[in-house]
Amino acid sequence: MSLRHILLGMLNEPVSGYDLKKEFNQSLQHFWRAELSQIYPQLQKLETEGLLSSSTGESLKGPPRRIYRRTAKGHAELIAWLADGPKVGEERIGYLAQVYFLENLGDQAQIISFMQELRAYMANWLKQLQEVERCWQANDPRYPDDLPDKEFYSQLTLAIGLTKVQANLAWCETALNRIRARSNKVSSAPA
Amino acid sequence: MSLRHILLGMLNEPVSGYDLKKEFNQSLQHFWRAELSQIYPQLQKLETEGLLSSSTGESLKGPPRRIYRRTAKGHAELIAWLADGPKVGEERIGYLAQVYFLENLGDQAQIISFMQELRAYMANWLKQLQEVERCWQANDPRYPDDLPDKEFYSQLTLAIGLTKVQANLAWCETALNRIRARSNKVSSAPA
DNA sequence: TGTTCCATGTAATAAGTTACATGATTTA
DNA sequence: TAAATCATGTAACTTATTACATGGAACA
Repeated sequence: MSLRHILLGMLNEPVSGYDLKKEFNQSLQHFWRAELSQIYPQLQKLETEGLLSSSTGESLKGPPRRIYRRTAKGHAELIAWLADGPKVGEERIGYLAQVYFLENLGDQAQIISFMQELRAYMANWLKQLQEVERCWQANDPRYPDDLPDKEFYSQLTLAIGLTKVQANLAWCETALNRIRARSNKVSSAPA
Repeated sequence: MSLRHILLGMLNEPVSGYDLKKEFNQSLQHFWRAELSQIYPQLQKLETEGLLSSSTGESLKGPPRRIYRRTAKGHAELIAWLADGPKVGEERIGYLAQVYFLENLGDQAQIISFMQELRAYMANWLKQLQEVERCWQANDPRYPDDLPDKEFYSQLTLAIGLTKVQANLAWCETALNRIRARSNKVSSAPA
């Protein structure tokens, strides 16, 4: 019961499934992702339930677009989801599970390369988010606290995104140093 | 393809499904969770694939325990999972999706109460993690950098857990202030 | 002529949740 | 005697992933 509500939230103005996928890639990526093969059936289901309605729109190239809009019933369900309080305790962070079991890798070099790959990923992600912020700031003098409501709340998610990715990056750095320091200690101890 | 590998990782020494669930609740909670109704069938499946083997053990009360152990083949698959590099880009953070759409709640008081609930959750979670760290530190002089490998790598996940939850808590605080400052501005502007 | 983008979907499978079912022992 | 803990599981359902299928337009 989550993609369902996220789609309801995204349909503030009428758009197609394809557009929604693009918005996922641009803005929601750092806390949610969804494939088109999940989006399309979910939109259909929401329409049969009366939370969305759709119409056919023309497109410049390719097949006609199906444009969805949120109904009053759909808006009510969105509000109910938000009013029910924050959905917590559902986070899954695969790479932390891997770190937890990393000793099984045995080879120190492989462990370090795992953490380096993670660090590179975080560094790249941070760059992306910083670029998003830079553009936003450059193009809207109201950034961040005088933005209209809709943008203000998405800016809040960008702010925590930046902080967390930065924290992850620093942690990778520290972890690498700690791992290296340990291996030095072990090899020099029985001298 | 994830609970599968996490179970393989946890089966460093022979335990039952029930024990695994307890370890989830104690240590892995902040990056993964699993229900018994998912654990039991998954263990069975891993056994039919030859990655685990099982035997019947006695229990003090209740039905007999089924004790699983990792086979060589199981260990090989665990290593392959780790060697394949960090699994990134799969994170889902439901409450951030909600914040992104929070303006739909309309009422400022409800928005603030949402953020307060989130803040309370983070504060409690932080306390728990700090308590885990305090106990660990008090009971093992090797904490954190001289711990044996297995504990060292799980300590790394505790370290990032603490940092992230702290960051979340600070963000809730800042967000609440920013939201309140906005509402003051709006109501005093057309004076 | 091949690749990317536009735009829609279905089918098969995997992963995860919620509810149900059983039954003994211990603790309040 | 009621509730909690131990310990196993199945069934029904929901959610998400991967692979497949179609076909036109723009671009290199």
